[in-house]
Amino acid sequence: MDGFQPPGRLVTLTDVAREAGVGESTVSRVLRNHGSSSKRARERVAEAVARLGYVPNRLAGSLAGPGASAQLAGVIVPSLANVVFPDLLRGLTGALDAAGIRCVIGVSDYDPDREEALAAALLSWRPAALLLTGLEHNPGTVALAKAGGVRVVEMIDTDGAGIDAVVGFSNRAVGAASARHLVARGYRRIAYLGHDLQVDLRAGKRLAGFEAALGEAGLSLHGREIRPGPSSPGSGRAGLESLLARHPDLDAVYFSNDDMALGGYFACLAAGLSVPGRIALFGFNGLDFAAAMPQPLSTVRTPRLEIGRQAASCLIGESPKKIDLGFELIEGATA
Amino acid sequence: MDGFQPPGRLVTLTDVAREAGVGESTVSRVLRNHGSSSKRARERVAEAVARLGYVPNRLAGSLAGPGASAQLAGVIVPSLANVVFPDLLRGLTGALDAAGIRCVIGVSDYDPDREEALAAALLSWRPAALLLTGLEHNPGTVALAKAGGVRVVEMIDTDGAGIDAVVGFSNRAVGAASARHLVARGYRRIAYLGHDLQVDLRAGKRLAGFEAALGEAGLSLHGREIRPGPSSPGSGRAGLESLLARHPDLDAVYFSNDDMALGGYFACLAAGLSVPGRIALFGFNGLDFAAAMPQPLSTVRTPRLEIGRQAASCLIGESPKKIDLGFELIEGATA
DNA sequence: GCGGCTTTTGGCAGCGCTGCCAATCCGGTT
DNA sequence: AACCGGATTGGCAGCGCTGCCAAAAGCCGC
Repeated sequence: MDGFQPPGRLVTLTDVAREAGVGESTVSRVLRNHGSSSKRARERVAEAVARLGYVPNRLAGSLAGPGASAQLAGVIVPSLANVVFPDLLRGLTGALDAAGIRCVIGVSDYDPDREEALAAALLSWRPAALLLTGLEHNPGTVALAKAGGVRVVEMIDTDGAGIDAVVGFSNRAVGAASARHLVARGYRRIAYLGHDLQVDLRAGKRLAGFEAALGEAGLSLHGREIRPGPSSPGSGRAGLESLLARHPDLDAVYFSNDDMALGGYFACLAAGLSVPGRIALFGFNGLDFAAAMPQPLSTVRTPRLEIGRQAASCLIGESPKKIDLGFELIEGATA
Repeated sequence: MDGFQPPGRLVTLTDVAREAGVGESTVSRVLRNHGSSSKRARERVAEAVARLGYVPNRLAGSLAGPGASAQLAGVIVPSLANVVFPDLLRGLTGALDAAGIRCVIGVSDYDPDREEALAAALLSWRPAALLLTGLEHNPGTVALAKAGGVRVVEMIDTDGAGIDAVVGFSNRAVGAASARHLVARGYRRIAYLGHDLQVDLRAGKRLAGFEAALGEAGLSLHGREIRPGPSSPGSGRAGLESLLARHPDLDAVYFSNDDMALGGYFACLAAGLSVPGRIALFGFNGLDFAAAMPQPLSTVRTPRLEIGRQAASCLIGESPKKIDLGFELIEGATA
């Protein structure tokens, strides 16, 4: 248990074999519980492992094993600042843990070039799979993914063609459903308040779906505000204030997500505007706080954790190429 | 660039060497920009790499290199549901990225046994470092970390002794500062509202510091409510409602974090209680939304990103054993 | 046009592990 | 007592790469 060794050389399987008085292959078999071994061998190996404090070297194991590694998954997310992606990771790690697969992560900052560089970097660890966010990638990223000999799972978005497996929901459909809800509730002068669309392509798809559905109802966007930088309550608050200054008559706002919507709600509280009487608010994501608000936020709950879990199952077992997990429109009290 | 190879065997360095008409070592040197090489060799290798779509195998590289790997960092966080940890990861990955080090993550769910198992699992990838959260671990975890031949960095908490490097701030001091602030503002009947303390030891330390400072002022906690499960606005809202039912006379509440405080604020809004007139609210973390609230939340801003960055620098360069990054008390409008 | 020097190069061992295969062991048979 | 089939075992090659070292090539001035 103490395993004092000259730092620099760690205990190896060979050490364990010598200590246990058995061959290397026997130790290997016992440790992986693979092939047959006698009770005696198992005991001696277990003792030696404990005595020496042996930690197997998976680098070597994966190298020697068939088809390189299979115990790492490379995950690239655009950001960690938006709760969505930690939630995704949460679902992933939770489900992958049981299978002994670890996630190596990369954060692309919504930059396709960075994503490509990260894909190459992660692929160099010979992961069992590469998990990407969204369907839009550099050609180079796609080439890497295809040539890499790994499974590829694209998460979150189902609006388009994937490289291999795709798990998510339709952002366009979310936008459309949100618009229909607002229209059905009688709102007519509806604005959009979002963060940078160039950067968050999924938000752009939601907006496209939203505008399309608005169009079907004979309406169009009554103002729009795109805030630079990432989404945040602060940005949502400032955005709504600016939007109202320009379009004092609007009666509803569709936000790029709940964080922005929360900021909008705060703006209304601060300005004494009644919600949804004077102005209705509609978000996206269905975050925890939405339900705790004095007036529960009207929003769309996305299956973020479930996407992670399903993506994990794409690596472990076989599963369909494209999984649409849908979404749920939450009729809160703000729209 | 297309690199069509029979799936199952990926392009190896040997293939590149053959294609480029040079020796393996030359390819290796060129690729790592290590040692000297002629311009001609560099060009031929670059061409061959591009033509074959070669992606180096770091598994093999790390195994062959000195002292095993040095390009992976094992990170264990207790949760991904609390913004704090994604923020930590954000700081980490951001700073480690430049050095080409990738993070392999593990989520312990606040369970020390799980943490130990994860430590062993991560160590088996022979990372350059093991990054843990907090200072409290199983003896087995500590033994692994010490014997693992890796740098160990414990993040977030500085109240206690670390295994190796420690980066964070004093949670006790945060609690004490929060208490002093409330006392100085004239609040006397102060309650605590938190989530499971057994599980979140740092929250426990804050509370201990809070109570100690209250004691110095001749006060003690006027009620406390510990909610089961993780912190969330929903939990904070329900908690404050229950707390007020039991202690209708309290004039301030110290929350285990901003999420809980946000829920408390919502409870006040819903019940029509003026903040801070009727009841003052004080949070912890300084999250984005705190500043966007109609009345900015009084809270303590913690250097989460910076902790991640400093932790990263502990792996890259040399740095002091213990880094206390402090915190900032934000005098909002709610306390 | 030849030493003496530096720069560049390739061969090969070996990192720690696994898969393969032949050797050994065991218990029961004939 | 010699024999047999299956269970168990150990030796060893090799996964893809890097470090070491000696060999080869280039370069200088005389």
